[in-house]
Amino acid sequence: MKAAEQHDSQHQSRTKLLDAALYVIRAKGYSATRVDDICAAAGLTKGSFFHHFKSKEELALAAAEHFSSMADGLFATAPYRSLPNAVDRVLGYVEFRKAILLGDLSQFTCLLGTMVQEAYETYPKIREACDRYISSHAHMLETDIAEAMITRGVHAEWTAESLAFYTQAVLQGSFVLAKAQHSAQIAASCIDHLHRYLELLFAQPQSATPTQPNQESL
Amino acid sequence: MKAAEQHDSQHQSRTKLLDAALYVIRAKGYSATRVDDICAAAGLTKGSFFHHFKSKEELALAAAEHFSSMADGLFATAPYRSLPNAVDRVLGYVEFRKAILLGDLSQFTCLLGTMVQEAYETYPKIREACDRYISSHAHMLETDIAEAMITRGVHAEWTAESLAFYTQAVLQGSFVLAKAQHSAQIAASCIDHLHRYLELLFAQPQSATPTQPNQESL
DNA sequence: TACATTACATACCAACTGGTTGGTATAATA
DNA sequence: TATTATACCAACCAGTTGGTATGTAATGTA
Repeated sequence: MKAAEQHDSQHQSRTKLLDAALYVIRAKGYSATRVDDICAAAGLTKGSFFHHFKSKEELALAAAEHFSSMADGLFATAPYRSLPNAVDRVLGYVEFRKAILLGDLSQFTCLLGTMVQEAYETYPKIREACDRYISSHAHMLETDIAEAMITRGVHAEWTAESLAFYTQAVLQGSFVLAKAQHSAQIAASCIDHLHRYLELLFAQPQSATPTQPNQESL
Repeated sequence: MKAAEQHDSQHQSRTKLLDAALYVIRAKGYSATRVDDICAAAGLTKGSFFHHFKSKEELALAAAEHFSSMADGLFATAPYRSLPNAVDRVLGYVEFRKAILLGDLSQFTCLLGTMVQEAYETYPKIREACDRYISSHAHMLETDIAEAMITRGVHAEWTAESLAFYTQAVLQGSFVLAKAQHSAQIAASCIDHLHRYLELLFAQPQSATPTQPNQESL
């Protein structure tokens, strides 16, 4: 019992620090976040912090992974995942993203997008981690998009990959605007536009090939 | 001559500091940017810095305004502005945004989006400034969008305002992804998708009313 | 019981940071 | 020419920051 408690608390402390990091970094950004801020939010001291993490940067990498795996779990078990039609899963993903715009801004915004804005030039490892996890999330979507394209017989100049990344861009950008306006409402509105775009691209009736854009580069 | 030189140098030093701030903050973020970094980039000392700006935060506000007025100038004189058709101006704006994805990431990304991500919780004045300038830029677009809607007889659930903000979200998000991937290519690809969406919304032929989304909130 | 390891806490430090001070050079003004 | 204001600099300072050194209680292990 006591052994189990101790074993748990080992993980608990590390997880507490990661959860605290997740919250504080999303609220204040990476650079402005002090190690002591995270310790205070976790109810621990710096001794514990540096026992679990070699440095502040290593914490950032661990927090990125922590955030990513939490997100993976959330989307893997989301109801829309079990829809049989790939088009419905793609639209379901977007609707789900809209539905989870709840509570504080620092609770639903993306840690990866927040960190990479600050870190892309000065902390290469953080940039790489953010890139990897964002791409991995996009790839999950890409699979459904590719299947949806086949389902609806869409033959377009754009690729499933580029559309998957586009959805991520819309989400990241909607978070930026939400922060500027200090409200989630604008993010919901942006997600509605994204939803409309996807409906237009995967429209069932007439020819599934939409109008052509003038330049394509990815 | 000497008087003019001195008068110029007054403004020159302040502008040098603002230009330096623009570059350094976009590369390292606001918090990670040190006053000395900006001074070094401007070739001046801290004495000069604090002569022109009361504090680091006041510089951020001035830099936001500087960035915004530079952008205003750029877009006001852009060739697409003189197109007679509002639809063409809306599409022209997006094409222009794609065309200026040149050089270093810290040269074409948005200072406002970068700063607001870090500052939205901790520096209310910076958040407000970023919000104001982003909204003002969006409003410029909104005018053309509203006219384009009339031109094409579009009667939709979405408003010109929401679409204008959506374009900004796409741009902001494409910068986030570009930073993650350390390349402007993904941003260009995202802008292509945005272009396609606008073409679909303002399609000339059949009914101009697109399919309806399930929820609208702005 | 004896020893080793893990999980923290407390106290501390060297480096850095935003901002201040006192001073100089130049130029406008009277 | 004397006076005042502006633009700028070099040196400094007090507070903060990431990180370390040291101690200790709990647990695992033999």
